[in-house]
Amino acid sequence: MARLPRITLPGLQGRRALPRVAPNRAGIRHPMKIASFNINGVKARLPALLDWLKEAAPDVVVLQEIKSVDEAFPRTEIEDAGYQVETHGQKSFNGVAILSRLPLEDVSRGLPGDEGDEQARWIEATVVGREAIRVCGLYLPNGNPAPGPKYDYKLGWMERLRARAEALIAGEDCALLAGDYNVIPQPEDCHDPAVWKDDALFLPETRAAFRRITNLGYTDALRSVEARGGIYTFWDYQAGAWPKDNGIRIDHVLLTPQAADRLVGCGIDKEIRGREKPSDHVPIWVELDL
DNA sequence: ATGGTTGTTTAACAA
Repeated sequence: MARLPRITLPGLQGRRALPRVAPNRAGIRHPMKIASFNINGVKARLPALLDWLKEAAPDVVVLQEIKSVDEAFPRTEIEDAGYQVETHGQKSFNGVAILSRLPLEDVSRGLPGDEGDEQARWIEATVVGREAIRVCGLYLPNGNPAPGPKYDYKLGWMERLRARAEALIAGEDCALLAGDYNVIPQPEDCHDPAVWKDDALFLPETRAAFRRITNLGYTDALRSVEARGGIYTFWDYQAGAWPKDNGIRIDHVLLTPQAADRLVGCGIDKEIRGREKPSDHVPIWVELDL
């Protein structure tokens, strides 16, 4: 089995002493590893997904762009790998899922705030480890072209996300919001900011909406361990973006204060972007002392 | 400036 190199993040060098310990009597390992991965089509990516699950061994995964209805999701193969599967799919586009080795409770599908929203972009569940955490998986709208109706939908969706995020803060919940945000938070989160100037992923209004969420009290996990930027989670298939390292950081894990207090590790599995038939995104993960 | 790619689905659309 290939080994995934662990990217060294300077901000965590002093905090990596916590060992990965053997399972306790309840069979629960710690720290708990939670990952997010936009797989860009679960059927096309199933072998790559199963390989990565074995190598990275996350306890919980939120997936985006499964591009599958629930009935066509390769549930059995993933259950055989040891994961409970909860999906929220639709035909052809979008679609999210949660995979978990630990029990899931109170699964909820769809972002509140618009009963007429047909797009499958939100799923949340409580993961019961030594301590529980509310895990929210999201696929935020791309929004291009901007301006236009797609951009209006993106901004409306972000306001609904802000409202849900605010409720988790108000409840003092141990929770995280993980997924493909389609937001480049800062210029240092892309290879060439000038290229993205008028793009829905980087427009000032997009970044302001993202800040309204983080400023509620969330920790951007990867930013918190590597503030300098230059770490990306997406490289376009086109124009040799990967070999040129022309990437952007748009997959994020945001932690409530109660979750951020438990953060002991964070990184991306960059190496898999160079494999056969890769997704255009790579996984991002956190380790929490839960 | 344009085109370059991939997945779903089979002509475009979304990204």
